Amino acid sequence: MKILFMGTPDFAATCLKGLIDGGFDVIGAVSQPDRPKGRGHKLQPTAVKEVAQAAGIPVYQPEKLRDGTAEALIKELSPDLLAVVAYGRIIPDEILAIPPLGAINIHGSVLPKYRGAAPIQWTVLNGDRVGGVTCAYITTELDSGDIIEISETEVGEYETSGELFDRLSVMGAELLCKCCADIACGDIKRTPQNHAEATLAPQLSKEMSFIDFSKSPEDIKNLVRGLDPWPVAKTVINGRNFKVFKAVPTAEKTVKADGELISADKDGIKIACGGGQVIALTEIQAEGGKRMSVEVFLRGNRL
RNA sequence: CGCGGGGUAGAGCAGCUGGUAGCUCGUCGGGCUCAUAACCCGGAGGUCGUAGGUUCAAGUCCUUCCCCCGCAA
Repeated sequence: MKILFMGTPDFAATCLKGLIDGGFDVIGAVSQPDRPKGRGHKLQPTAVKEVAQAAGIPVYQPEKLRDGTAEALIKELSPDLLAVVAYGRIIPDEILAIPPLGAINIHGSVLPKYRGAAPIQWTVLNGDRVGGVTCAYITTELDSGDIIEISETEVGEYETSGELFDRLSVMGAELLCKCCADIACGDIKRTPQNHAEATLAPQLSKEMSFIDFSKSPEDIKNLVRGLDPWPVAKTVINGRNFKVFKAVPTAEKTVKADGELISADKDGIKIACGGGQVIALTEIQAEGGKRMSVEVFLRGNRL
């Protein structure tokens, strides 16, 4: 069974690596074109491209999917199955129709929950106790195809989006291998989604990164871990900008106004929030500085 | 050549216009105390990222390279 892989970032790269290590016949990897990234705006290869090249698998990086050339290319490759993981673009029907065994996708949530670009982050932002990955068929409508199989996992109380990403990408790779194997055997399962229960997980933006101290300590805690590693929760304390990497709710009460600084010591920077409650920021990063615990930060800085 | 900040004791920071290297925490010793992560006294610990240059004299000025970080993507 010839598999054509389509994907771009780390999450996809881990899945691709799983397929390769699993001994599947991956005939090629389609990835987004290299883009200038990082300091200095240097052109960076995509994570999928790196994994594919290391394995000696041909890489294709079409600028567009709808001008016919990509379609012609994929027909030429004649894959039996298309495996798509976080490619970053909607794939047109003409291409989805090419592989006889269909096109499948690995998604970072328990569908139909969190359809869209940032399922893992929203799992954390909403404080869900359970997350997971879903393998489903691809249809024209985003993340709404029939489900093949789901793999769930418990989410840690202080687990960040980045940490969950790492775990789910491994689970995704395993699930993808299992589903590919099943499909190869003709053991095909399809369970339609309950579209009434669908929710959306739109891409995160920097606008949401400023901490709203009128929210509850629990909400702030989840915002902080959900936005890590990007775009990272931010706040201003005494005129200085800080990124916040960990916020711990406390049982303390205060009469100070939301957002007001209460104290700053080894226990953290305590700030009034959620109408009389107190949140302790315990891991931060000042402008130009490295990320560190508040205890360490206070050795050389005052607030 | 996208813009910008920074590399100084184990850690986090200060050191303005060049002339004996400081602070907070930690650490070691001593003291106070029923006791302490508290307080007091004292000590150890730094080739000031690297390589060169200017100067009577450079952490402090100029140049090379390495590394870290913020913005923007």
